[in-house]
Amino acid sequence: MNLKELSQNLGLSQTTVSRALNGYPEVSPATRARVEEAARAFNYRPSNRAKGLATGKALAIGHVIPVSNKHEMVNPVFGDFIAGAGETYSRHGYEMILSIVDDEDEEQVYRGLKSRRAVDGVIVHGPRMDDPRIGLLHDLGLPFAVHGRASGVGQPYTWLDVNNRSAFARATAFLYDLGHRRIALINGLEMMDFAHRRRDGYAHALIERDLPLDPMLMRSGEMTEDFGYRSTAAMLDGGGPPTAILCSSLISALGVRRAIEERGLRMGVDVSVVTHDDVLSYLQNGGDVPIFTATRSSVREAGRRLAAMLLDHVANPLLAPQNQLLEAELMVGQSTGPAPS
Amino acid sequence: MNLKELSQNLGLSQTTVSRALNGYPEVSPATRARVEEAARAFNYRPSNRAKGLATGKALAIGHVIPVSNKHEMVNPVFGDFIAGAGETYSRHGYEMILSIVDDEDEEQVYRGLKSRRAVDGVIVHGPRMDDPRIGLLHDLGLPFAVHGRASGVGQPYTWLDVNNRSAFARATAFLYDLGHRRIALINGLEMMDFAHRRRDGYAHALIERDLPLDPMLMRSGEMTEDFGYRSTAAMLDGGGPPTAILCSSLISALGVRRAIEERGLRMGVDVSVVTHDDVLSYLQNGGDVPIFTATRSSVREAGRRLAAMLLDHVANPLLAPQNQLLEAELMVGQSTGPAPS
DNA sequence: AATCATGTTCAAAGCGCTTTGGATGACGTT
DNA sequence: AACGTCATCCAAAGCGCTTTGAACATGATT
Repeated sequence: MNLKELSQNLGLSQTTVSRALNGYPEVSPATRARVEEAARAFNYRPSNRAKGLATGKALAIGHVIPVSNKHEMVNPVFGDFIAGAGETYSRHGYEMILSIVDDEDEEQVYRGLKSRRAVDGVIVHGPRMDDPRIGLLHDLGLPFAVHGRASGVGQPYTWLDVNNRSAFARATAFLYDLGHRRIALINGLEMMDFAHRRRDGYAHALIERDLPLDPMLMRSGEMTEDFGYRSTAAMLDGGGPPTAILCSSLISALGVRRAIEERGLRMGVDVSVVTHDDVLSYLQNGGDVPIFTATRSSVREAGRRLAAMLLDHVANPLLAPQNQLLEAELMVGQSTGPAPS
Repeated sequence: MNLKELSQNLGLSQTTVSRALNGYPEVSPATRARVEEAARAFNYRPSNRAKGLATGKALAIGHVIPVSNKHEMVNPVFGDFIAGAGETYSRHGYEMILSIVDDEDEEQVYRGLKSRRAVDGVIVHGPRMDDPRIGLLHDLGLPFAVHGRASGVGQPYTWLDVNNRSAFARATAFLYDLGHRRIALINGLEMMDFAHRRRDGYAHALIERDLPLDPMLMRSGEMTEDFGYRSTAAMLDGGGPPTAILCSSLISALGVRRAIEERGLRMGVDVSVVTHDDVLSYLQNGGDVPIFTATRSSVREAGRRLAAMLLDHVANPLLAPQNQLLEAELMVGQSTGPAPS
């Protein structure tokens, strides 16, 4: 069923039917009701494609997911973020189109999306330090919104980020207040902006308290379970082991706990652990009392919000760039306690 | 830059330029070269939208992700599967469009995709027993391919699945051969088809060996870390604890290990564990010697293949339904050993 | 009675592409 | 010289929508 058939069925012109359906005022209430009724009856849905051609809008938002051909890592956060964003899109009648892209082709993909007019805007995932994509999208004139920020990029742009710096500074202070003096950081890849900021918050909190930065206590890598395990094992087995560990991901924290318990130590007693928790749906941090003390911020909620911000921009291109900085909650769980004496 | 502008630039008709670019024979080699050169120079890309309108093809595949409004769970496997499928799509010039959908609206979404002609086909995720979606898509005449199977659906359809039954039967036999007689199953939700089949393989292997099915040793739930932990803890603390555990997901297996080690037992010595491993990129099963003995099958590879199968069908609608049954590898790691005497 | 505003509807153009059904020459055949 | 045959190329229609500009009643105003 298309517009033409529908309008013939109704004995009306396509113009009128189109207007009736799209809420234009110059249609009598009676006609509008009749049209809407018929549309429902015939299960008519306008073709997005044709609509897009006619209006110049794509009614779609692009998500470009870079997948490095080296480590083939798909960010575990991705599924939940997408789910959040998707909720917003379907509420607004937008489609989400996903491009999985080899790192190196990323620029070509953005150019392609633009020149094919495939999307009205894009979400930028996983910004790195000085991320070149932001400049590129700016130049292309393709509306975009960034999940995170890119330190080193001068021009303003729309982003939503967790206050990673403050979260990790607070977590560090929290551990300090419990008496911990050797606090380790198990961080993500520090070329990633979020990891950089977390380290920054951690380092500042230490310095503010006249504690030294011990390179032996700072690790950075891809946040797998195994990485958490190895890092912790190495630090606990080495000289001057930490009494507390700050960890960048719940998955790695599972490895951290494993290394701790494997050594006959108790988490929350012998070694305290604070982790960041993205509130992934398949990785809940315990029940009533969380297992891990955590800086907590839902990535799904982030998806919902950032998508809404981008849609705002698409609807109103003149809007100045918007920013949202979410404060992570510091949730106290069972993994922290006073420093052993 | 659009077709019209490009052809004016070249002093050719749109027809000729279009044909040159799409590899039709009735264009002289010289002209074709000239056109291709210009297209490259101007960075011309045809609008997918317009192309779709003209040809009736959407050049897009839909993935409808049901997100239950109750538990809000996003399948952790999803990211990797999508990544695999995406690789296939971009190689073939297709777009992937994602709909995140509340369980109950799913039918409406499929109808919408069809009547708006938004996609040429869809991938069905997470089939359940007697899944109604298969009948629906059949009736709609929308090409589709299923990741997994749906027991109880009579008509043939295109699917790709891991041989879950055989994998879990083999794993059970493997444990039996190591001397284990009390083998537990920590399974996914058994309304999901894959979980049903795994249980089936497990049960058959036990029965074949004259072992009883002990309901106390069979758990089913959403495969979180916590679920693995609780289930294992309960079984180990109860009467007649298992000496071996078969687990449906690597994430839950982490919880299984935690419960084991928390009790001062050693995995692979006191309690053996075999888990299914989807080879998720952020959850590697150890290094040289895998941590867990596992039935292993890459969900990313599954994505790549199933996408290709669907594209085949879209290209050739007369094709009979295709099926692929992948055998999981049984990888021996450090989590299994002879039953304690 | 002529004019005007108002409310409602429509025909047709246009969005960027593909494709049908010719045109146009160049060339060899009869 | 007239005729097919090819190899190339093109004008125009059509895909399903939106939107412009105009037409047509209707009733109120002069």
